Amino acid sequence: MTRALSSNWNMVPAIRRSPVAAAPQHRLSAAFVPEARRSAPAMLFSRYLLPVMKETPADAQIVSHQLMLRAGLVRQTAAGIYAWLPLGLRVLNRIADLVRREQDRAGAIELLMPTIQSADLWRQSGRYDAYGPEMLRFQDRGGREMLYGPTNEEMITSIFRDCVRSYRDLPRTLYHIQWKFRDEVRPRFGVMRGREFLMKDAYSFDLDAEGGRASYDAQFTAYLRTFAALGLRAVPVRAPTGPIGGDLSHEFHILADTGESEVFYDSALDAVDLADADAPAMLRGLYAMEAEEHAKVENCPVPPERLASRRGIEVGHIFFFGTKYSHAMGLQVQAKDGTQVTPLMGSYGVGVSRLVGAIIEASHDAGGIVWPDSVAPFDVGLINLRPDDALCATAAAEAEARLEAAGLSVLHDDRDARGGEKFATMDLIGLPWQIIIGPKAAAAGLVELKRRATGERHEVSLDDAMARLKGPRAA
RNA sequence: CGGGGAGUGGCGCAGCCUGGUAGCGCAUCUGCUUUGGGAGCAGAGGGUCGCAGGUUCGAAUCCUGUCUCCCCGACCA
Repeated sequence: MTRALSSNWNMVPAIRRSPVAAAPQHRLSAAFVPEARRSAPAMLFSRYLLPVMKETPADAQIVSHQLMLRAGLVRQTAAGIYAWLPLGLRVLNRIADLVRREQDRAGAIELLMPTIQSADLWRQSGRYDAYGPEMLRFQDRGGREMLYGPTNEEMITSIFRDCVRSYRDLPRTLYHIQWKFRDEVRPRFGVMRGREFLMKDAYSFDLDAEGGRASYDAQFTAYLRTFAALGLRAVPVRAPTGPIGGDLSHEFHILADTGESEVFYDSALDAVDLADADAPAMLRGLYAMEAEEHAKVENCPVPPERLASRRGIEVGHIFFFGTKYSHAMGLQVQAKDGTQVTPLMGSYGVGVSRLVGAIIEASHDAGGIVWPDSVAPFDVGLINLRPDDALCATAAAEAEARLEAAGLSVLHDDRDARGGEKFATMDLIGLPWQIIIGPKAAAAGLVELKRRATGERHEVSLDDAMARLKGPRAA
């Protein structure tokens, strides 16, 4: 498959580097394996598909959408539907890999359910009629009613029902990372509110409420870890709960002025380090509510001067809904005492594709995107200012080899373009580090190392540059 | 779903009111000169003006219909 692709792309027979070998760290393995990234050859800009734009497309309103288009991450193909171009896909995959890693660590088990579902399944839960026009419905050639899944509660319940008979098979939490479709009335904000979106959704099955609570807490903690690993601060706020009540529904919000929803919280929360292992316990006593839920509160326990109100981008939502689907769909397992019990369920979503936009909202500057190290499409952008200069070419080749050997992913701008254009492009696409090879520094045996986030740049030896680059990745 | 706006080379736009056979900037290609923050000169390629009807000698322009996209509001990961 990859081979066929490469022959399509490269009409030139003798290429310096096969794009096959240069294939990114695509997930052939289910687990997050940093080693898989080791010694991947640098991607040459001149052989990549990276259509950057100087001008901002008129349709894009918010900055993340504008930057995603300008940096060549996505192309819109219909309202709320996007094609992921190579650079964007790398980011999407890295986010998915991080989400996967934390799900696995939390004990969840990955599977993959289809995008297309049958209406019959949804009739079992009664949601086929309840869901409304957001659900994309159609018929196959046999006239059977089908739909493009907006979520998978019915399907996972059906699968679990068919696979599991005994209490011994519980508890389990299953997840997949799959495309969903919701026919939003009004898609907007690029991938942050598209109709088609990539989502991690997990589903827990427990024998009793206590177990359900434990499964919920495990996901809660996994979410804190996931967002921290992504370089994001996403605060959990209570969301409207289902029939069970209590506080078993949280939304995770990245606080940003462009957020679509409003959240209210005790400003003491601003001081909580969400990456800390004790964060879940610290959060337990702190008031934080999604707007609708906050409105229901009659006596807000937070003194007015400490009540903060911010806009938030919802990037995760978890909730516990008990037997809603298991009961409706006849999922039962035999208990230790021989009786049939109906498992309690929860579901846990992360908007993977939405996160790409959300991260950019939270991390950009006048020059363009500023990727967190953990999700950057490439670790390092290598700029050779004089590809035709022998000394520079040698220096660039050496830098490239060293970076590859160190397991760093590299985009090498080998284009025959002027410095200014290369700088602007590299800043726009936001790779965390830049190594710049110029004639003067090269003559002195030095390279220039630039940190995108701060703009800091230093002329250093290649050894020193490598030492600095390895530092943050080891963390 | 209500209200508004827009469809003209890849991107951003002008032309439309007052019909006469399509233009500007960026991008692309060629050559020369350049080369550390989106270069200069010279030349070149690329557009059924969203689509379908209609009016007219003649339609990007006027009329009708239709599709698509965007914005504001109500709703959602």
